[in-house]
This record gives sequence, C-alpha cells and structure tokens, in this order.
Amino acid sequence: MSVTIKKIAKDLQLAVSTVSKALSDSHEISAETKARVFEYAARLDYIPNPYASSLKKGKSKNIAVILPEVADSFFSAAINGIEAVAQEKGYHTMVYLTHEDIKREQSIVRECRNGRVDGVLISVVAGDSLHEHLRDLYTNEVPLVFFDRVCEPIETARVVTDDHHSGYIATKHLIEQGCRKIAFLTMPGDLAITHHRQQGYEQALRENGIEIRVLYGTDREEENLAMIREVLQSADRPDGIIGSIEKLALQVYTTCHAIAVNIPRDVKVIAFSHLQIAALLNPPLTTITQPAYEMGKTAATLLFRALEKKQDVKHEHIIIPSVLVARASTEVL
Amino acid sequence: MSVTIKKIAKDLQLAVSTVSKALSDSHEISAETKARVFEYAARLDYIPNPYASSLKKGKSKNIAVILPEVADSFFSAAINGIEAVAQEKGYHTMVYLTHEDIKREQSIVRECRNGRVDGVLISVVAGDSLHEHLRDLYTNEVPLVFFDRVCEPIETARVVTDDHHSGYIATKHLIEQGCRKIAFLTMPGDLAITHHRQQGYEQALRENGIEIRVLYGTDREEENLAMIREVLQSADRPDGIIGSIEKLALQVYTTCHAIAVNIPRDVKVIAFSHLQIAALLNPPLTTITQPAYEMGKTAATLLFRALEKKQDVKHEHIIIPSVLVARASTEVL
DNA sequence: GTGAAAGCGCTAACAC
DNA sequence: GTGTTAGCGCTTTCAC
Repeated sequence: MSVTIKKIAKDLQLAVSTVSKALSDSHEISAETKARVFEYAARLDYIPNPYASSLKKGKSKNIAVILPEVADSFFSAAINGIEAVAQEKGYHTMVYLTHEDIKREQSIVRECRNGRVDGVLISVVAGDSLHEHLRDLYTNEVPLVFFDRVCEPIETARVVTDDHHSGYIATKHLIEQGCRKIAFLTMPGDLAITHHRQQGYEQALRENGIEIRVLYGTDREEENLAMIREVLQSADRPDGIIGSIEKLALQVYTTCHAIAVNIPRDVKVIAFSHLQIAALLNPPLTTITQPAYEMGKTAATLLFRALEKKQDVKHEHIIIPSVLVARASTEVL
Repeated sequence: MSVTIKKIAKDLQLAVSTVSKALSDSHEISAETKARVFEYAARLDYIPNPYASSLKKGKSKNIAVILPEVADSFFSAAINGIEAVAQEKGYHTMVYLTHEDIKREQSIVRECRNGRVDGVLISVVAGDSLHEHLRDLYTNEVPLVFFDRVCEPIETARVVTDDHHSGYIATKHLIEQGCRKIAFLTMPGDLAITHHRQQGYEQALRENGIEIRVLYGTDREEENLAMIREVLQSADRPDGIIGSIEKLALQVYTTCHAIAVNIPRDVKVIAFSHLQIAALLNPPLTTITQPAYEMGKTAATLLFRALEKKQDVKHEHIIIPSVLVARASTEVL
C-alpha cells in the first residue's frame, strides 16, 4: 500500500488532522511540527491521494478538452497551448475526441458533469445543432469555454478568430490577384466558424459583383477528391478556390497534382490553415493562419479565471485575429 | 447539489447499498427493484461521482499519456489511436506534455503514482538517461507501456517500430539512388530510437565502404538552419541527407529553398516522418513512415490487457514495421 | 498548537 | 432480496 497521512501520523505520534494541516502549511501548526512532518513525508515519498481530497473538497483539479480530432494541425497546437497553462496552474488535462460525432460529444460532456473535471474547454462538432448537453453542463455549474468552434445559442465564454473578416480578406486577396470565378469549399452543417468565413466570402463577392459558388465536401476523402476533380475539369472551372478547412484545401492540392492542373496558373488556392509547413508545399500555400496556440492558451486562461477567481467570464468574447500569409499559390504569373 | 445514491435511496425508500447494487446490476437485487432504481436514476439524471468510487475501489479509470510534444504529426496520430481505445474501454485519457524536459517528465510521472491514473503510456524525453522516476512507477505497480521512444534499461512493455532496419533501408535507398556522401541528421542525447536508426545507417554505409557523417541538431531552430546551411554550402556537401527526426528534415527543406540548393539534384533527402502531406511538398518527400496510429492503438491495447485482465505484459516487445515511400526527393534525375 | 470526530459518495462484507 | 455498517484517505469544524 502507498503511504497515507494516517501512516505519517502514526509514525510521528501525531493526529491525522495535525499532519493534514501541517502538509497544507496551516498557520495553526508550529514551525517545528511542520518541519518534522514535511521531512518525514518527503522521506517516505508521500503523494496525496487525489481522490480523497477531491471527494472531500468537491474539486478535481482536472479540466476537459473536447475536440473534434487531433490530426489537424490546428488542434494539435491548441492542445499545446492549453496543456501549458494547465500544467502551470497545477491542473490535469483530460483530452476527449469526438470525431465529429454528436453522440460521442453528448456522452463525453455528460461525464464531465459529476466532478470528474472542474471545467470544460470545447470545440464543438460540425454538422449538428443539438446543444442541450452543453446547456446541462452549464446548469451543473461546470464552467465552459468555447474555442474556435462555438455553439452560438449557448451564452458562455468564447475564444475565436475573426472568421468573417478572414473570409472577406481571403476573398479580396483572390480578387486582387485577378480571380473572377471564386469557389468556396466548405463542409455542410451549421458550424458557425465556416458560416462566418462564408459570409465574409459572400460579402466580398457581392461588393465586386462576382457570382457566389459554394462547394460542399464530405467526411469521405475519395468522394471529395472525385468532386474536386470534377469541378476542376468542368467547363467553367473556378480560377480561385478558398478552402475553409485545411483538409479540403490539401485535397485540392492532391487533385491538382493528380490531374496536372497548375496552381496558381490555372487556379489559385488559399486555405484556412495552421500548417507550419505551408511554405514547403508545392507550390507554397497562401494561408489564413489561425493563432492556434494563442487561442488554446487564452481559452485555458479564461477557464482558470472562472475556476480560481470565481470570476464570471460568461460574457467574454475574445477575438484573436488570423493573418493572411501570401505565398505562391495565389501569385499572379 | 448533484443527485447522489443517498437521495435515490431516500426517495425510493431503499437502503443506499440496495441502490448501489441495483445500479451495478447485481444479481442479488430483484428485477423489479432494479427497474425502479434505473428508471428513477435516469429521471433524475444521476451520474455517479467518480471520486467516491475511485477512492473506494482504488482505481480511477484514467490513463496517462505522456508525450514530448504534440505539434509533431506522429504524436497527434498516436493520441488518436490511444484515445480511441481508451474511449471504447470506458477510460479517460489524461495528456501530459514534457516539452523534452526531464524535470517535467519526473514531476508528471510522480503524480501518476498515487492513483490518479491506473496506467501510463509514455514516449520518453530525449537527451537524458535518468529513469529512476520510471522505475518508481513500476514499484508502485502502475502498469507502464513505452511507445516509440523507449527507455531501454526499464524492462516493461514496449511498442516500437523497426528503427534499426528502417535506418538501414533508408540508407540503402540513398545508395541505390547514387548517393556516396550520406549524412545522418539527428539529435544529441541517448534516445534509443535515433540511436537504432543511426546504427542501421552506419551498418549500410560500412557494407558499402562509405564514410560515416553524423550531424547533430539542437532545440533551437535558427541554430539548426545555420548549421544545415553551412553544411550545404561547404566544399564537401553531402549528396544525401537522412533526417532522423521529422522536424530536422523539414529544416533541410527550408534551407534548400532559401539558398537554392536543388532537391534531389544537388542533395537527396529522406525523412523519418509521419507527415500526411509529404507527397504535396516541393519536391514530394521520400519518407520512412511510422505507423503512428497503429502504434498508439497497440500500446493502449497492451496497457488495457495489463489493467483489465491483470496480464503480465512486461515482456511484450511489439515491433510494427515502418514503410519506405519513395518520392521525388530521392529521385535520380 | 494539537486532537477527536464527522463526513464527502460510494462499495462490499455481513447480517437478517 | 434488502438493510446495516464500516471504511477508502482526506479535510474541516470544533474541543481542549
């Protein structure tokens, strides 16, 4: 068995409560006793049982990070930011992946409601508008922070990037580079983030009298590749494509390579992406780069404000700007 | 307050233990009572307090995944595999990042020793040979599985890829493509994984009477870029480079782009990498692709065998082969 | 400054 | 088939 307060108390001929207080450096305990306890605890390599104290205190020192997936470079970077803050604050990070499945999201969120975690950071699944499970968290007073993909009907803290504006400047960029037939490649469903990007796109097109053309991808890669191929080989092939999701943009690249459509000569491509190596692609990919690490860090910091300082952060809506990095994929030849 | 067994017992005029047994579907309890309990629990949306049961049962249903970082595509994919298995088994995944810092690794591992987690999956930090903290886990009977980066002196379950052989075939591949001055780019420190790759490299060179040339990177990107640049501009520039770490290989790409050294004409490049988009790079990068998702999944499965079936998996050393995918970066022009 | 005792929510041995 | 009870390891009143 591992060493407990009880054992320390017995060996040191002290009461359990005295040891407990000594270990938490209570002012009620004499310096001398504290020293004895600390020293002995260190000698036995005492590590407190987190469950006993969690049970008693009603807090776990755990946070949940619920993500659609982690293969994506955006979420990897975000985890980094979140975990960094959590570790600094002495919290533990539980990671859950929903794989874009609302059922999983629901059951995961449900499990977050009985003390296993003190707070939740979430980037919601795409494609569905159910959100009662999130509201329930809320009712159970588990602080909740949205980052990147928010669920708009739930009024709580959120950290996002300026998606509308990003969609707008991405589109303007293509127009400036001479594109006149610009397609917006996105996923179906009601993901606020892609909607906002699309709205920015549409606004820019409207201002320039250009026709709107939205293409929808699916979860299946082969289907997407076939669809993209068809579009690129069609008579009115777009001369510019905006990938609202990194994965989709890369599928455009794959297709172009496969059927020898030249980027940027035949079609210019810009992507919402967090890829570190966009510059190493063929051709280097113009990106709207989201501040993933920053967003993760900020979201976590917000959560800890709610947890530790009991501050109400419900109404904090933080927007961290993305930056457009122009590269060869949108160059005028 | 949230709903507890006590409340259900009181409302249903049953004993706490009866409710507890009913909820765990014990055969001691009548079907009728079970039904009443289940129904009422569902109606109140009862969620068991994990800490109470963990405290009592001495197990947490949590596992720890300790990684150097997560920005890397390899570890992202591995987390995916691990989390998938954990979720299926009803376990929770705690993710910890060491950022290659042995001190952090030590303190994280220490925290895993008092019941917070039932088992640990780890890919150890590079560059240091301290491992007493790992041995301690061991002594506390916390099952431990190494994946990818193992700590060899600790005799426990491990899931790795065939690094020696991979190093060997990577080198042979370069030789077959006509390279005669082949450099191995790696990190200093005693990481078994890079050592094995290096040994494979050295063996292939020895068999072909080619001189060994090992280049060491650091944690600082600028330093690496400067070093790589110097090597590429030197009189006896290598005609082939093996990146034993994905990041280093990409730094070679960055440098080549910057100083207009042509891959593969001037220098051929092959990398140990899990990049999905290696084919989209300029030029497409030849890789030794590690089965990251598989490795994560296998490691987790092994851990659960130890946890659930109490099987001794200490002596399981599973090797999952990597595959060489030849692309343009090693093409003969 | 220290100790005794209750109790967090749950489980499991044992009694009835 | 159901209830009583003790206790997991810790914190926190409240006595002394």
